[in-house]
Amino acid sequence: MSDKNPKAADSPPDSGNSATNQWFDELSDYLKLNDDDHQWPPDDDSIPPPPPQPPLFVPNAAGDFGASGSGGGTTHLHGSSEEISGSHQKRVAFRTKSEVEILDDGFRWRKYGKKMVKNSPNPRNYYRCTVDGCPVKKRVERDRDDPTYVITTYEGNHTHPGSY
DNA sequence: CGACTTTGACCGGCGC
DNA sequence: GCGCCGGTCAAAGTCG
Repeated sequence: MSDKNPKAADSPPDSGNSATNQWFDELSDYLKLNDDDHQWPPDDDSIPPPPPQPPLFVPNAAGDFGASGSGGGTTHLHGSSEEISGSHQKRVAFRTKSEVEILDDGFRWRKYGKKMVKNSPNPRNYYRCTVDGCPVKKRVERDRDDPTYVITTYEGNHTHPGSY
């Protein structure tokens, strides 16, 4: 890898992939570390998806994500946390290897929208925590290069104990 | 009966 | 000033 980043190499000839890749560009910074020769699944040589592995990933949040779900299938975790200055909300992006996008992270989500984004051939799904008073939102999108991977972006902190 | 999902339309913000 | 994209809300329908 020298100049052909999967992102650049995969960049559509269309115009409008510079500003739209804002978060993707950030993500790519994290994702790229696995695109070339760095796979997080260090020992995925025999990782059967069946085992319920909750995508529990508490970056540094105040234990907001006290998840303890029951898993939704395969889950290879890899994410990036970013604190929004000026806002106490937290944005956390994950890339999870899963056949399903409905990963049970210990919370219940209600889909409130679906949108086709230009950066991805796949639609983006918008979920919201069903718990009253919980401002947490979740954005789920399939990876462009690996449809088997799901990019989940959490926004906000849960104001209620997890585990339903 | 209740809860959740799905589709479409509308609005706002940003960029050119 | 106009156009484009993203994001959210609302209503209806379906399933458990």
